[in-house]
Amino acid sequence: MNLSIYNTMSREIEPFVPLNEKNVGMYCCGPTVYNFAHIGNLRTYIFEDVLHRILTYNNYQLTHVMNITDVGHLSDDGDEGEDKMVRRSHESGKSVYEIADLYTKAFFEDTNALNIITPDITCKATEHIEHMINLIKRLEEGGHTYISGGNVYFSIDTFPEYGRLARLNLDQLNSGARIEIDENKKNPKDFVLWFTKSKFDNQAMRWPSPWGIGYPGWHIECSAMSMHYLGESFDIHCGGIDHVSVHHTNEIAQSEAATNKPWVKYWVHGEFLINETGKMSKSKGEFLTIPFLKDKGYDPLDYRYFCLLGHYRSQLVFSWTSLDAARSGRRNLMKLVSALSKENEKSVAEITDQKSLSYLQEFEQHINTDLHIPQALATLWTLLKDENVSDEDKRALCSHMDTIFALDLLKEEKEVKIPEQIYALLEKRAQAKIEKKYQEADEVRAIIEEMGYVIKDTKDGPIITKIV
RNA sequence: GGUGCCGUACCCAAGUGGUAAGGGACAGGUCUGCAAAACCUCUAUGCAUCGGUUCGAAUCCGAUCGGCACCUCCA
Repeated sequence: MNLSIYNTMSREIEPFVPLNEKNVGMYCCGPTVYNFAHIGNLRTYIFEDVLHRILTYNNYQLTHVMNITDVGHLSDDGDEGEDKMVRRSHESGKSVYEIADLYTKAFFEDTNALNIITPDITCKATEHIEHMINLIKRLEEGGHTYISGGNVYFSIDTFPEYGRLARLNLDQLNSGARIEIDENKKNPKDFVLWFTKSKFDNQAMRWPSPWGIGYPGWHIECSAMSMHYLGESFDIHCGGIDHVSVHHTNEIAQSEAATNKPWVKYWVHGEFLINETGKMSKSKGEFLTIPFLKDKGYDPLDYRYFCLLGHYRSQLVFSWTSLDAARSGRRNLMKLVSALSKENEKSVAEITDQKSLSYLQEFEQHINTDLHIPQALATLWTLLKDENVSDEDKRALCSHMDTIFALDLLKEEKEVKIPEQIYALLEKRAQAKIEKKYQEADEVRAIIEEMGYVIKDTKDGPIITKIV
């Protein structure tokens, strides 16, 4: 089975052919840790996790690298605007390093809760300043830079390929329409490699460099770190769709101008989670987080399931109604799986039944064709409802498919301890029912429900469960 | 102003030339003192609108309307 994936560079679904046989390098743009990640941010990491799992599924030896941007970003490319990390630091009274640690930790708590596999290498920008400086030196030697107003700029006119990924039409771009043009730039699309001047006198993060004490521009960190860990050419670079036209475009310019060779083979971008008013954004202030969802009674995996229901290249519309639908759907899925007989454990390799094998093939075809996870999930549902497939085959297939979905399909539900008090009330209701005092029985049931438990009457007597 | 994506049932959402996946919700049924739960069954002659190509169109082409994103830090 061959893997194919959509490449933003060609705008086509291409067969996946790695640069080096079985060893695959993948770099994913990570979080800027100046605030909590919202569920829109996390959608992208879920998609990257699925890609990670599919590559591993196909027996590739994957090296997955993700950066942690713990250097502050200015709110624009000029030497204007506010540094987000610094602002956060002022607001909270913590140091910028404390801020970064706090939100880095929170980020990984979120991704762990979502069953996202931690990348093989996670690297902090602040620990790779030297690599960035070396890369800027190479660019300088190649004549791709100039110094203006104290900052080092990349000159896009020295890189004829500039804008190919985003198919930018440089003549028609309306630079400066929304922000003021940096007067130091020769070309409005030039960008900063190294800042030496800052309007923040108390800028905590500063490093010495050949151009003076300062800090790196935003784009250089990804180029420097990805090449440090994956080499000067590697297979896959992922990120959110918003990065296509600026961040990734600039990364390509820097990297290829420095090395004079092709940098990344496959560009893979995840679309946004949106709501009625458009995209969720940190700068708008109000946004949803995983801890918030948990407080509202959702399992983080409800959100993961919700994301898997849509294709990664389509915008996904968030609403509480659709999250509820995902939660119900996931619970029903878990019920179907847990109802399967647990006798005769077997692995997929031991499956011989043609019908079962056809489900396996269908599943593989879906996941290997540009991550068609929604169809793969439909295959799972159809399989579970198919009366012609044995329970042991179903369990084996579920376990196998869950290496991609990561929904903890076979995880047993935790036993919830029911307080003695509730059992006493249950007894009271049973007695009332025997005496046909139904009004009293209903009243007791209402009390039990108020205490957070729900009664299900079955042929074998009442079952009590905790309301989630 | 430039660029890209999208519009499928009550909701979410697959499907890119061969006659509309899947989930949720709703409704009906079985069960029940009632309810909940469980189980079973059902739900788009039609895919924004109009026109065209074709034996055949949700799928291709054109126009119109509507939505979203990017060209600012953003996943």
